[in-house]
Amino acid sequence: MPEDFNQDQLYDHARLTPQFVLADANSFFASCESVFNPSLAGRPVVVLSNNDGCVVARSPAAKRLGIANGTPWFKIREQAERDGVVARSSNYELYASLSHRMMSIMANFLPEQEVYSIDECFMLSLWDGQRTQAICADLRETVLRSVGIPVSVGVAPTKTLAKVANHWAKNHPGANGVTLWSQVLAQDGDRALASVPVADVWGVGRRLTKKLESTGILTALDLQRADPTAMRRRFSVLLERTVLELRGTPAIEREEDANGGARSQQILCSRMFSKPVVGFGTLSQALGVYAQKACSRLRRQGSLCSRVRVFCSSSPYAPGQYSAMSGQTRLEDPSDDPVVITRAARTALAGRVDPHAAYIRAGVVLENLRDAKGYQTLDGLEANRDRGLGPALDEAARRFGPFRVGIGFGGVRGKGRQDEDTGAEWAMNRRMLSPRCTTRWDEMATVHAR
DNA sequence: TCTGGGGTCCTAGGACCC
DNA sequence: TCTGGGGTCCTAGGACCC
Repeated sequence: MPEDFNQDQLYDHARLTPQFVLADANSFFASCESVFNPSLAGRPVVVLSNNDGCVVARSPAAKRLGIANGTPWFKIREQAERDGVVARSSNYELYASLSHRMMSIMANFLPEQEVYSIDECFMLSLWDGQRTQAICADLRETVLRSVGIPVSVGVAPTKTLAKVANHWAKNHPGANGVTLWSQVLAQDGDRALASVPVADVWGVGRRLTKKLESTGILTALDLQRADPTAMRRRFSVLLERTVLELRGTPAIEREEDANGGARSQQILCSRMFSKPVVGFGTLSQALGVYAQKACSRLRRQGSLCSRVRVFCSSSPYAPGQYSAMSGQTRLEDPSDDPVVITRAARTALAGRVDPHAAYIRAGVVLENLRDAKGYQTLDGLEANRDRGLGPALDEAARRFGPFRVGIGFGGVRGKGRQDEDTGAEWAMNRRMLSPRCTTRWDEMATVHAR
């Protein structure tokens, strides 16, 4: 709360409509890369997905070179290197740590923070426009100064409009990173929404864009003017909500903080392999490792699961036969025990593997989650609850790093800095990984004073 | 040679029950 | 035995998000 807060102001502001504030980092992954490497500032930087597959983030200079998100790195690598582009493997450990710092700072400025993704959060403001503007500008300055990450802020009466405002802040340098939708409306009126393509509206993806365009809805303004009930009948209740939101009526509820350690409804761990995998044996090793990663997330959020699903597939790009399988095991008694869950993953896989297929991707999904605290079985029926091994593995991972100890292939050590992985042939490549300055003692940043 | 990972919600259809 | 309607639960698949 601001220092000069007093009761009269509260009374006054209670009559104002609460405004959603969306703070979103600019080119988050790319910005993280330059926090501890200032020589990257202003240069074209791209961050690649696992296995150094495709581009998932670009610095502003990289965007100006016309590099699109999702482009496979191998397709643009030569040209990019000629253009002086710096490529980095994704360093989620570093990004998660900087995200944490950024979120906790922002939570000091406005209430009701909802962490929506690794780089953005919603908050609420009950202040008037001028005051909100000042708070948001201060928030932005503080995050930039103390974490080194530039954020943009959009303010509006609904989440969907806050997204639009945020986009506006990013694309209009005059906004200085903060846009109040009410001010845009006052200045530009309907022209503002008319300038937003319908594809850029939150909740409208590629498929929906095509269908909407074919019915003459091309801009956010067209969508706002469409009949909500008709949109529901023709498309879905989701699009109806979007229309309402564009009209200024909040229709999207608060998601229960997925990232704040709270509940989620499923936990998924999947990877592309660095090279194709054939046969049950190797596949089962990989799925065992993923099952343990997923299980450790399950314990961290204090849940039990009662269904374990596994899946794997061959490359959809390879000519010839595409092969995919999935299988599941139900647990009679909900569990968070890594032995039970790893074994269940193996059971789900058994008998379903095409012995000739070259699988390039596999994963484990934990489903039917429930709160561990609230769940009790009858005495003598707790076969699936081992309260010792899981926590011991968690502690070993915390003290000595991931997978120093594990079940089956999960305990086999990798080489060098790939230590998050098993060192197996199929483990992912990350050849251009930056130091994990904030989470590893031996990778801390070095600063020279001259 | 080389194309990410982790989620959510909605809908339709089938099985089953009364 | 035959018939129909309504309800619930589950699952698979599609679409979307970052």
